[in-house]
Amino acid sequence: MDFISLLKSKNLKATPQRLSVLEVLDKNGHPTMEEIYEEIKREFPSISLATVYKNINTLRESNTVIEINTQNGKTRYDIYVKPHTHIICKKCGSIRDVDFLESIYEYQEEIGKKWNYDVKRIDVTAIVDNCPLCTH
Amino acid sequence: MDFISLLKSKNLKATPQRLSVLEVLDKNGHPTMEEIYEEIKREFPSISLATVYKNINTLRESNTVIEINTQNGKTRYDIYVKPHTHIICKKCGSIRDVDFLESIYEYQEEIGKKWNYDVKRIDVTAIVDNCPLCTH
DNA sequence: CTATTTGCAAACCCTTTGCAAAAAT
DNA sequence: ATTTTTGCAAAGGGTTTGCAAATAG
Repeated sequence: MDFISLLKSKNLKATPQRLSVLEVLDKNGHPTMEEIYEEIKREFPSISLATVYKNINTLRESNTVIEINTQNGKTRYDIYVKPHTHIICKKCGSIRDVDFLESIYEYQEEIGKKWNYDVKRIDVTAIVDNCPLCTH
Repeated sequence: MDFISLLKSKNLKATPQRLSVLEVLDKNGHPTMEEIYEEIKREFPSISLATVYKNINTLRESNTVIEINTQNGKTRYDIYVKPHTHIICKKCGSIRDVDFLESIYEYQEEIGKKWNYDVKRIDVTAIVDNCPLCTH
């Protein structure tokens, strides 16, 4: 994916910091704000946490990034390219992506039609109490 | 619904403060922490915000209450009696409850079986950019 | 009687803000 | 040249904590 064109299409300037944020989100699965910051600092030591926050917020406003509430207090972030289901572990807060089954799009349409909303996207989250990643 | 038995069944003490929290959640639709606090203070002036926080957290741990992230920064709470879809307006943060269609339970089962998780619940949220409640 | 819960205030995050300098288009 | 973005440090706001007193079972 070409992030520079992506940003251009959203009328956002393609600064190195902003591109780094997108790259980290693309590589790492669902990082927290701190994780994004720490990762970028490795090759870009002068970046500030505030810049990461500002970029994430800008990208969220343009529907490029979504926020995921992990049910264990930590907020994580994800590039929003194509809709998918999140499986979130309530204990350790880990997130796993799973493809949407086709039927969910029908559900989305049905809900929108029935209640007369223009549904921009649908978030489907499966909550589990335990997962293979829990180490305690 | 009998909140006292509900709490007993979860091994939680039925204090007046805790019962108030459940009643406010039951009456008001998706209040914020502050709204719960302000509401309870009207008939229970000595309650502290910390107590509301502690109770909400305890009730969340016992799967009696769920947290809803409204996409506009505010966190709201809901009694979890029966699963339903939330329609959340990104602009004003309002939440509307809509019954689940039967098909979603099949979806939940399918996801659990396919990826081998014991899915405790499924959250389905439809995100809209605008709604009739938006007043600006 | 024992374990849990309450209330208070302080501590503790995480997130946002203001502003001048730097960078992007 | 204009507008956006950056980085810093400070402010802000929501949430948690510790502890002694009160309460529930």
